[in-house]
Amino acid sequence: MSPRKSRREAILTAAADVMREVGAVHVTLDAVSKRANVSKGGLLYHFPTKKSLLQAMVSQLVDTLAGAREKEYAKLAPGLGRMLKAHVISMEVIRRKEARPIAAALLVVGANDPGLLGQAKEHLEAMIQDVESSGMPPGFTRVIVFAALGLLVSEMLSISAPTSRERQAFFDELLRLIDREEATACK
Amino acid sequence: MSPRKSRREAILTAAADVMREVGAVHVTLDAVSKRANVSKGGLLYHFPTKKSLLQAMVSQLVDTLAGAREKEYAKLAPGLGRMLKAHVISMEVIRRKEARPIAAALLVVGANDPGLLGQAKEHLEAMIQDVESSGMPPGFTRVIVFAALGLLVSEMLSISAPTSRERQAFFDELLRLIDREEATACK
DNA sequence: GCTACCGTACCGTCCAGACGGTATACCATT
DNA sequence: AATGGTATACCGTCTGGACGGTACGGTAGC
Repeated sequence: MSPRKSRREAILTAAADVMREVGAVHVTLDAVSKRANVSKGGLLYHFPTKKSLLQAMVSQLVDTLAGAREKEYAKLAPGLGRMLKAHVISMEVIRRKEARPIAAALLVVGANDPGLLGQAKEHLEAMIQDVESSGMPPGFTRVIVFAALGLLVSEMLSISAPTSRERQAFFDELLRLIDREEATACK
Repeated sequence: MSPRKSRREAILTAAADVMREVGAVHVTLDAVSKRANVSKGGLLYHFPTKKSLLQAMVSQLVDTLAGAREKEYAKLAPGLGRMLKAHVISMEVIRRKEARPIAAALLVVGANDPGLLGQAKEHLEAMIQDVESSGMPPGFTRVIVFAALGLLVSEMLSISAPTSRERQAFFDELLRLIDREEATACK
């Protein structure tokens, strides 16, 4: 019974699943361990405190996002909107295959101990600064970044449930806006 | 000692304050009652269950938002982007003067009992449908709506803390995008 | 036989909610 | 004008259960 995914990963995933199903408040050690088919003792072996579990969720969030963005960035042609496009695409890619741990982490950690999101904050701010300093007009970058984030959060909170067609239109629109902005700024 | 704000309102505000300060998980009846300078019994007089408190938060959220949007809508000239602009402006107006109960409600309720956000979901979806059916290209509407939402949530989760200048640029950019889209679509 | 891993049993604390009580105010009788 | 009755608004305590965390005893592979 060698698990393809490590126990650790399974627990992280389970935490995200619990969050989606019953809300961040009910992400308790008992609930997560049951969902991951691990005893509570087993869970506490990997994450000695709840805080450490939350921190791991944030780290996973930041690492996954940064990794995916770097990968997409490499594929794109140079240009003013390169980084922003990489961000949007990586958000969408992640959302498709493993969105669960991503936005879920934000909401669970934010609900439990907002201070632990510092890492995510720095990550986000750094990227925004990076893009803006490269010449994107102020404000525009945040519009794109927050739009992508808003969709994820909305889906997590079930205040929006777009069809895949609608989501595709949303995604295409983001890229289109970046292209257009790029063209305007460069002329 | 006649309270200018009713006890009920004070409790709702206190709930939002607790959320901002220590996270949605710690929005307990005890914490809220203490914050509102009301005994627990007093709180339970106004909101017999925690669920009823959460529902009141959602209703307040939806009502406030809908009211503000209607007000802004009346002020704007007719056009394709009228409703969307009204939405963006009302979000910003509300954020300035009383954002606390707004986004806080989303996160607290979402964390406790996601199902209770149904009212907010319908409200949001109805508005999106309304705008899109009036001729805005698919996707664009959601970009604007989610961007505005994303900023609010980000601020609540402290993963973003834009300066007032940055926020103004963001806000102006949203309106600019709507104008440009309107011009493009009408030509 | 050591380490990594997992399970069971338990403890102190905090939570939602129930409950009984108090104070005021506004009536209708008397 | 004193009486009793009823409704509103609020307070403080109590309880059963759920929570995070600890203690400790296993077991499988190296």
